[in-house]
Amino acid sequence: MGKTLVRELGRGTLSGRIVEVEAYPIGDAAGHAFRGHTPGNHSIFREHGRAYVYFIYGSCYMMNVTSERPGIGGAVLLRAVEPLEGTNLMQRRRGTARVRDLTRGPGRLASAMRIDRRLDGVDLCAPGPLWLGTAVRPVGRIGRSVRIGVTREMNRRLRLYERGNPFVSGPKRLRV
DNA sequence: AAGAAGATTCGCT
DNA sequence: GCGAATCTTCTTA
Repeated sequence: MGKTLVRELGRGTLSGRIVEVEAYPIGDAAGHAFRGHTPGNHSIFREHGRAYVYFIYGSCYMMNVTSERPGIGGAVLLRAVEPLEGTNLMQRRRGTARVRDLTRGPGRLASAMRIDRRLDGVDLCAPGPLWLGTAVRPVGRIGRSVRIGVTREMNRRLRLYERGNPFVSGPKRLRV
């Protein structure tokens, strides 16, 4: 939370401040590591600090940051960022001028920052095509809730967000 | 082998 | 609010 997600493209740099995440820890039945290895989830079993990018609903990419030691399996889903650099390019990519709609939600943020399976497995801990930079300002008050869109382990409050931030996704009651 | 659900978004009502 | 889009994986047969 609060760190800067940086996407380096040939045309320029896109970046955003992470304001909403969800944890999918070890042994979590809602996590993609729970059922073991599949053709598409290799990266979630790599060491912490790598990208795990997957495709879902036939239309959306989702970006995660791996969180465990090699072979274990666990990750944090990036659900929303606050645009910092490259807002113009994000607007073109997303086909809207409305800044609040650019990166509010996991599928939207991946689309805005051109994150797809080609970035699956990249090291996020050093500058590169996709990486995590230092925070531009301290994170505010953190809210906590159940995770959005999951149907397993529904009692676990593993979604974290910066309270009141306009770029946080979900219904209003889950943003305050 | 076929059907359904999934860490979602978009357009239309 | 509801259904479509349409890939991956799991369930059931």
